[in-house]
Amino acid sequence: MRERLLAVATELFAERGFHGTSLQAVAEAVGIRKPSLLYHFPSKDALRDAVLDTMLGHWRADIAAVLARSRVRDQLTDVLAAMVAYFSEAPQRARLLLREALDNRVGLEARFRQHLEPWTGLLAEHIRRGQTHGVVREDVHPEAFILQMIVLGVGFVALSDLGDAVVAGAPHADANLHEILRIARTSLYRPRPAED
Amino acid sequence: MRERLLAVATELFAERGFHGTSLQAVAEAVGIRKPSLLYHFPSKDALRDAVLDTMLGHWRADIAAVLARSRVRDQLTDVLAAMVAYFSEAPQRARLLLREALDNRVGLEARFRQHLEPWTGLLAEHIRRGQTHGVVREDVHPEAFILQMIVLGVGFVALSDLGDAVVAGAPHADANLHEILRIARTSLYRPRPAED
DNA sequence: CCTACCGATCGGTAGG
DNA sequence: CCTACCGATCGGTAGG
Repeated sequence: MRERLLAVATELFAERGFHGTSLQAVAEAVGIRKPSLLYHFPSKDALRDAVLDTMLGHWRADIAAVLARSRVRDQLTDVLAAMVAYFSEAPQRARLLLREALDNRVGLEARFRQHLEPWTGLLAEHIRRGQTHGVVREDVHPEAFILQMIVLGVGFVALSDLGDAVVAGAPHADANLHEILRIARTSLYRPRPAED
Repeated sequence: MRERLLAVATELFAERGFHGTSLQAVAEAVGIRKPSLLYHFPSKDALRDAVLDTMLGHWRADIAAVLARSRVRDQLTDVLAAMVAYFSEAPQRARLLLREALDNRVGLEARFRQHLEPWTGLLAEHIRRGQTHGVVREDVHPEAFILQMIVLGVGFVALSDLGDAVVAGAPHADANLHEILRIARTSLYRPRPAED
């Protein structure tokens, strides 16, 4: 039951926001009464915390798996692609993250530090190594680059269905994903001799 | 008074969200009573509409001015820089936009179409012209590129104070802005012969 | 622009 | 896991 509540709460918080979702709505969606929900999670804030921790925990595990199996040269774009894939398979995750970044900055920051900093540190170090080997452009700012790629990946998934309205040509999701990876690759790696 | 209400409502909607902001809070912040607010704006939704229209109207005017005075070669990165500058001078604008993209998709889409489509069309055409002249990379997808740059610019400003938590190095705002422009430039334009 | 007031819904508790 | 209930606050109206 706890897991069903978490799944439904994730969905509703992502779609309508924390303040736009009542405990009543969550309880109703899983078929129990509100006070029963409050037996599993002692308050609405406790429910939010559990939702967030569960999601970031999954993300961390996902990224660790990609880092472990990816070849070094492709590691960075692989991680970006994995990130977009992770969020695309359930876009509510990206929306939830964006919402929490706006609604619950301090809470999200603490969790980011705890769950994500280990591997962003790895990636930054990786970029620096690529720079000394001449594979990565010298003018890349490692930390800033990683941050922008996260913004781009999360933002892309969360806002992808807005695309049609913003630009007339209405690129579909594939084109957008392809373009993100192209932007990342081109702005990160030095052109190889054969290219261009 | 109408303008003061709009300014305060923009601020509060951006910071706490539409559902997290009560009419009582808006009225109190400008020193009137709630029913008096409802004399100026007949409902909370009408207030939201007015806030959004005002902001997007300003943005459109801002972009038009930049397009008018910018040189052709730099037009795209100039627009991006102007966009980041516009949002940076009042980050609440970026947060408000992100929130509305999540909370009020259809309403925002309609306004985007109305306010922004004219100039995104211009920019896409501009990219295509750059491609036939060999200045812009052939593999750039114009519409997708523009969309990603908007996501990046808005997302960067709205989420910039999260940077410290995500990556250890804590790049400050200047480094992030510099990195965004570098990413845009590198992934858009073909390298000139002298470069690299 | 105000006071006074409305029904509905909010998060949460008591008690079983 | 439930019924019954709490005070507080919500958006909005009546009437001046």
